[in-house]
Amino acid sequence: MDFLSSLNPEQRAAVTLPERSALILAGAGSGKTRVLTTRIAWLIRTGQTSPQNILAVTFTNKAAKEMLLRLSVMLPIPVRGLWIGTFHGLCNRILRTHHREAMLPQTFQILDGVDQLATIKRLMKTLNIDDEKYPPREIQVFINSNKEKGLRAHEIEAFDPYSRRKMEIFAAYDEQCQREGVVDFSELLLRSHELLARNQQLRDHYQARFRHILVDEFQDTNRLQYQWLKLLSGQHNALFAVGDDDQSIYAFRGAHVGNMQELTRDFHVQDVIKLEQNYRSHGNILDAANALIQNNASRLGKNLWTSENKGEPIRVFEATTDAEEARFIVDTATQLHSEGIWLSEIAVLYRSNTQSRVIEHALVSAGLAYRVYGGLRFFERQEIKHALAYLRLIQNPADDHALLRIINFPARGIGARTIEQLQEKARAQNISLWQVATQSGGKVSSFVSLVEMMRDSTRELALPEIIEHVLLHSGLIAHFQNQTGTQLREAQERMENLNELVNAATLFVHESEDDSLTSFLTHAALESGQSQADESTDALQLMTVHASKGLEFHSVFVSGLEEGLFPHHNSRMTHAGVDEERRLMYVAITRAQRKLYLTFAQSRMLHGQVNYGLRSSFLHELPDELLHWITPRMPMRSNFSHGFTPIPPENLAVKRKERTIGAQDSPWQLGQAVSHAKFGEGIVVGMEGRGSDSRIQVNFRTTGTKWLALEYANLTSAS
DNA sequence: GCCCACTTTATTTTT
DNA sequence: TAAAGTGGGC
Repeated sequence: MDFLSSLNPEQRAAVTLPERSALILAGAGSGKTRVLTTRIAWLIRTGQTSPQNILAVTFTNKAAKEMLLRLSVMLPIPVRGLWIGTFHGLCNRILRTHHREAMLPQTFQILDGVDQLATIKRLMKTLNIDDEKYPPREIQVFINSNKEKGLRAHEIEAFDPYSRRKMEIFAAYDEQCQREGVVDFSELLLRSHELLARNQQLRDHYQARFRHILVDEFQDTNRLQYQWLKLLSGQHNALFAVGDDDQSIYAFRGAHVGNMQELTRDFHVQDVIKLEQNYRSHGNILDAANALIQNNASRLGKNLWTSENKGEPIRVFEATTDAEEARFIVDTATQLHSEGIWLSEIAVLYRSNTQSRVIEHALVSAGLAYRVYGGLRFFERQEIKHALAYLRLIQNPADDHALLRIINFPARGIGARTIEQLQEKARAQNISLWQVATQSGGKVSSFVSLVEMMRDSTRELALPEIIEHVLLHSGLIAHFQNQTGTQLREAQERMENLNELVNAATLFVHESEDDSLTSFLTHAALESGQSQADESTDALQLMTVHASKGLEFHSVFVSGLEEGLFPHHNSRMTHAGVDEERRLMYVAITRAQRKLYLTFAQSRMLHGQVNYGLRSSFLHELPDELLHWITPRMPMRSNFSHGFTPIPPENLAVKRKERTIGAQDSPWQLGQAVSHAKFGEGIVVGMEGRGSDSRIQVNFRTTGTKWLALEYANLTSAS
C-alpha cells in the first residue's frame, strides 16, 4: 500500500496489526494521529473491514474532524458510514436513536457545565439547602465524579450525614433532570452505558457492528468511558487504543491512566507497541524532556529519540519582575520574527490563564499581533444562550431552566416574587413551570402567548428562519438595539453575535444531514465552538500548557517557572499531584521543534499582591549541560543574592502595609532569603506585630507560605 | 423591581 | 487585579 511506505517500522507494525486488541504507546510527536487514521484506511482498503464496522473515538471535536479530513484523502470512497466522533457525540447518537429504551424524550436537551451548575443551584434553593454548607460547585463535582465512576446516587456508600445529604441532592437532581427532559454531559455517557448494559439486544447489535474500535488519547479516558468501551467491544471485537501515559494531564477531571494497564489485562493484549521516534523536536529539547519525566514514579516507560541533531541549547531567563519577563518574551519573539519565523509558529505557554495579562500588556505596548486561546466560546455567550433558551422552550416546554432564563429577558416586568410563586405552585403540583405559567394571568400569560405564537409560526420554517423569527419576536434584537451610552459597544457586539447565530445555523443546515432544530441545539451544546477563528493574520500564540497539548511550534516560551505557580501549589500536597504537574511540564517542553525558552520571575503580581517566588524545581531537574542561561545562573538557595535590589520600587512599600505594621524591629527584611530547621529555605514575604508578638510570613520552597512566631522560628539567613 | 456598592475569591477544562 | 456574587437602599 502506497501510504504504508512512508511509515517507520513501529508505525507500520501498529497499522498492520492483526484483528485483535492492542495498545500503542505513542510518545509526543511520534505520529500518533497518523497511525490511527492510517490503520482505519488500511483496514478498509485491504478489504478486511467495511466502513460500517468501524468506531473511532476522540476527546475533542477538533480531533474527530482532523481524522475525518485525513481519511477523506486516504480513502477513495466517501467517509460516510464511519462512526467517528467524541464519546459524548457518539453517546448522544445512540441515545437519540433509542430514546424510548433510554427513557428520554426524543428532543432531550443537553446541559453544559454552566447550565448544570445553575440547575443545581435552583434545585438547592427549592430544597432549602444551605449553600454555605453544601457549595453548589462541590455538589456538581460530586455528581459528575460519581457518574464518571458509573455510580448513581443510590449506589453511593454514605456513612456520615454530610455524604448522605449530598447523595440525596444527587438523587433529587437526577429526578429533576428527568422531569425536565435534560441530560448533562456525564449523563450522556452513563445513560448510554446503562442502556447497553441492560438491553442485550441492542448490545448484540452494536457489538456485531463495531468489529474495530479505535480510541485516541486513551490516557485521558475516565472509568466510565472505559467501561463503555468494554461493553461495546464484548468478547470478540478489537480495541485499538493509542495513548501516552506521560501526557496524562487530566486526572483532575477524572481521567484514569490506570486504564492503560487495565486494558492490557482485560483485553489480553499481546501487542504493546511503542512509538518512540520523535519527528518534531531537536535533540536537546527531547533530552530535556526525557530527563524531566524520569523523575516520575510510575511510568510505562518510554524514551523519545530523534534522528535530528542536538540543535540549540535551551535558553533560560531569570527576570526581576513578571513585567520584565513579559518584555523579554516580547523582545525575543520580535527578534525571532525579524529572522523570518512566523509569529504563528511561536507560542507563549503558561500554567494559568491569569498569567496572560502581563504578557498581553507587553504585547500591546510593543504593537505585536497575538492571539489568546481559551476563554469564552461562541455558544457560551450570554446572548446566544438566551436565544437558544427560546428555541429550547419552543421545543420542550418542560425545560424549566430555559424558561427561567428568558421569562423576564428582555425585561417584561415579571419579577423575582412572581417567579417564586410560579416555582412554589409547580413544586406543589409536581408540574412544570410552563404548565403553571399557562394557568396564570397578567404578564405571565402574555409571555406564554408569545412563546406559543413563536412555536406556531416557526413550525413550517427552515432552521435559519426559525432563529431569525425568534430573535425578532422575542425582543432580543430590540433589547440590544435600545442600549445606549457606555453599553453601546457591548450591545453592538451582542447583536453581531446574534446575527452570527443565524449564519451558524445556515452553515449547519448545509453541512449536516439532519437539519432539525433538535440537531442544531445538540450541536450547540456538544460543540461550543472556537471563540473566534480569525486565523487570517499572523499572530503570536498565547495559551495555557493544557491547551497546547497536541500542538507544535517552531519556538516555544514556557513562562512563570516558579515554585507554587508551576508546579502549582494546589498540587503539591500529593505525589500524584506533583507528577501530573511534571507531565504538564513535559507536554510544554515537547511542543517545541527548534527553540525552547524557559523563563521565570523573582516577583510576580498575583491577585493584586506582589509575590516572591523561587524558581521552579522543574528547572533543576533539567541537565545543566542542555541549558544556556541568558541571565547569570545563580545558586539555588536564593533568588536575591546577586547584588541588585530584589524588590521592585513601584511595588513594595504600599502593598504590604497591613501586614508590615510594626515590623521595624524585625531582624529580617521582606524578600530576604531565610532558612528554617524544619521547613527549609524560603523567602520572607510578610511581617506583623512587635516584640514577642512578632510574626513573620515565609514562602518556603517545599511547603509553601507559612506564618511563624518570630520568637520561636529560629530562622537563619540563607543568602 | 432595579441598581449600586460591598465582599469574596482566585489552577488546569472538554464535552 | 478583576470578576462574580450578595445585600441594602431607593
